[in-house]
Amino acid sequence: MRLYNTMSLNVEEFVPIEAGRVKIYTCGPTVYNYAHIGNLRTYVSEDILVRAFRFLGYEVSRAMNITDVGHLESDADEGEDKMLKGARRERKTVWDIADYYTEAFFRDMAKLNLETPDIVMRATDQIEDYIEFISVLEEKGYAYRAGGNVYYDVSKFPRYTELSRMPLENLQHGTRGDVELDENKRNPYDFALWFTKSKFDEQEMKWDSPFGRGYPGWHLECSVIALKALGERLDIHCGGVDHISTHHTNEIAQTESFTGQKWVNYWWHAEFLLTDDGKMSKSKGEFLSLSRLEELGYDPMVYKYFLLGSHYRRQLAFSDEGMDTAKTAYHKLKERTLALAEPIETTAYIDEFKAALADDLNTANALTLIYTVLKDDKLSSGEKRYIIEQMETVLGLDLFVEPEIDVDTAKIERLIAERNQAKQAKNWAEADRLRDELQAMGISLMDSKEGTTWKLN
RNA sequence: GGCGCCAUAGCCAAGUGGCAAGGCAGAGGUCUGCAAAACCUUUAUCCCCGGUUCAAAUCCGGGUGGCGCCUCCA
Repeated sequence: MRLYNTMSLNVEEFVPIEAGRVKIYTCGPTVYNYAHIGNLRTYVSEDILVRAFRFLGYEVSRAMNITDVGHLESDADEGEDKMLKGARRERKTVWDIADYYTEAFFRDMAKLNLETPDIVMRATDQIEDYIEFISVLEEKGYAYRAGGNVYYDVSKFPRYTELSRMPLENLQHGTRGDVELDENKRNPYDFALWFTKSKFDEQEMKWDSPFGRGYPGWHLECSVIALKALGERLDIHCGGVDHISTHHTNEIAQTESFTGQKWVNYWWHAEFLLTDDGKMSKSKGEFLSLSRLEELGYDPMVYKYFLLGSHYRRQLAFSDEGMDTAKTAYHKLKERTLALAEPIETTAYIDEFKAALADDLNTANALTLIYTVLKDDKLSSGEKRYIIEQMETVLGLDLFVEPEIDVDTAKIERLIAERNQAKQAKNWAEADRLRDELQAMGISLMDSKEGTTWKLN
């Protein structure tokens, strides 16, 4: 397996810490709203990553957090806690909101055929561990208290900018200018480990701690959960590209300060899904959820097919045209795969498929391979089915799942019989009328020498 | 300002030195009562300018254009 490593900016040969095993940590969702399809793109890619490793013979352990504790809306004083904002919007408690959207998230995962990670932990269930973690950092001199909060002292960690490649001066003098400086910080780029002095007293989730009653800084959860779930060293840490410069940079600093050793071997980042006016963002308010996509007539699998046609490390523009193309292509492909005979074992194309996966998850080529298999006349129909079923264990596109038929089959058969009689009598007008009637029911007819078959549009 | 990514046909996209994959759409054809479906055929001076090389979409230099991150975000 060759994978791109953000730490080196190169595609590297993957070497596991322990032979035959891969430990993967993936940053999970913040559950104050539905996941949007851009969020979901990352989870699709991560699922392919895990399944590809398994297909290549590795044993995989994947852990993920659920961020059910509020993240700050912004650093500015008018900032509001996201969970609280969600709760206010829906007149529920922050806890209800978190539960509701956690369930919604896993429903979306299931719709896209994404496996639930082996270990899933909620941020709010780890409070004791955060306290312990912060205490250790304090003892080691990496953390300091100021103004009621506990901060991580970035100056104590020389390799702080290794992943982001961002000179510290630059973090300090960003051009945005609308970020207010926290006067308590020794350095502007220090980050909070624990807040007691909330800028928003309405923050509902608070816990007692040696540092005072408050709540954890949000970088903490991933470090702590990863350590608890997978131990002190990780093979791969995944997330969206937006996490490189701050979240993952901070995670590295605090985690390696805590353990005293190198934490992650490969940093894996998924690129964004873009819309006409830039990236899709929850905080902008309007965004496309998977359910909305379904309302627009796109099966979640169509969206997945659309995604797999591209590479996870490439920005992808979402468009109606792109989705319509994917929809047609997906349904045509599925008709072909469903028509294949019972599987007959063969080893053909498996190496090619593995090679595509091992090439930094080249899903576009993996997908193309399906078409190559379908077109190969040296293979029997059953062999084709066998090969594509193997591929499906990684791609998970439901290519062999019969669509649910919710129509009056008897009526369809009767109308077809009537039409065939009309055809025999060369009563073309009546035959066409019956065909139109079926078309209006969403049924397309296909005539052949063997007779007439039908399918749903 | 700093960091990173990208530019291949109407659209999506593979290809990292040796005649430019694939999908969708389009065109022509076979089949058909007519259609549909299926099948066959067909569609590219690889953003620009230099350089390296027998050979460059592919490597190097310089442009141009687009995007993301640097603030919670996948």
